[in-house]
Amino acid sequence: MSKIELDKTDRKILEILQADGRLSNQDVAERVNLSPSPCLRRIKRLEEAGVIRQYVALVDPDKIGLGLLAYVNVRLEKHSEGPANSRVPATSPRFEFAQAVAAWPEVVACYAMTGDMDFLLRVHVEDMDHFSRFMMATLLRHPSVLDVKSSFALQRIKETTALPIEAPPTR
Amino acid sequence: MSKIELDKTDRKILEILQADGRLSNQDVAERVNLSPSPCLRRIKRLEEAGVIRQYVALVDPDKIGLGLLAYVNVRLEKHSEGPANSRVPATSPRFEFAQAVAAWPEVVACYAMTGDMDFLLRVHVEDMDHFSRFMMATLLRHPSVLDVKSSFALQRIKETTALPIEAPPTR
DNA sequence: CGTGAAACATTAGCGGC
DNA sequence: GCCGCTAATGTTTCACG
Repeated sequence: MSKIELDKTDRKILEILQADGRLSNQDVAERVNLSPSPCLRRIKRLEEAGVIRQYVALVDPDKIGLGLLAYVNVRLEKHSEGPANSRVPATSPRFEFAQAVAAWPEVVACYAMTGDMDFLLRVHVEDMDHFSRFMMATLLRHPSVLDVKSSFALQRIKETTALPIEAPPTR
Repeated sequence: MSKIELDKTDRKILEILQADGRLSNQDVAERVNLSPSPCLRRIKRLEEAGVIRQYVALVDPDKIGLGLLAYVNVRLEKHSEGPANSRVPATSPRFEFAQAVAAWPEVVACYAMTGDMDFLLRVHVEDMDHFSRFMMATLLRHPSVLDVKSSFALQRIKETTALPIEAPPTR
């Protein structure tokens, strides 16, 4: 969970694999001026430490018919609202909402946020029709949801999964 | 740019590679009940069609000291503001801003959005101090920027790069 | 779509700096 | 401690049936 010591070579490996996760160990080794075995040892260490969380293929949403990207701000009701005379305390709206979100495939990301909105959702759908159905039939139906505010991406200016690797802490 | 015909097997391949981009072709073949060669041909086709855009390693931001995730709404000034007597027409603030964003490593995503904010930025930084420096020294200094509104992620409820693969259009 | 063979990559053990 | 060699094993890839 805590931070890991990363030297210059580790950082370079991370940069390389963030840009191309399928490079062979040999290729990575070459680019960091190492032979394959120490390079592999480093990569394994980064994987086991959880610095590299996962390798994935990135799919183009437009190519699979998901032409609309929306960000939805969601505000939840304030109070636990079990049936008025229920003996069992209702679980919190936040928790129930989080559970629900996990099951909605259109929602690819959800964060609890500071500010006047409780949650920010990133939603991939086919088109406005699909979005509208998702809102009416799913999101707005959820009992924890008080109100929502949606914005739609008109243009992707920049989009990368590669995190900026900080410069070595000059010590 | 257009959509590609994807059968059930193609969709399954995409699901598998979105979950693990380093699976060997052999493993993928096994899971879709194909032998390696036709499976590889399908994957190659998906790559060449741009359906699979990239393979990447996902790095845990906390593990490399990027503990703070912010979403920043940016509003740009309305008018092209070249020097009053310039002969050369100023390029649009939107374009200049887009150019600048590309060069800021803290900004990992930027979308032009509908609504009263022009752009939505996803920003990864170390801490509030770093964020504050980024705002003062970089974002707010940019001539196109009129005002900004920031929110910070308190909790990651859900976060995946895997897009929902739609069910086959039952035809 | 499947088979097989050559080329290539991964990985563990060991010796050296 | 961290590097690099070697050699066995496993994988990718492509021509062909």
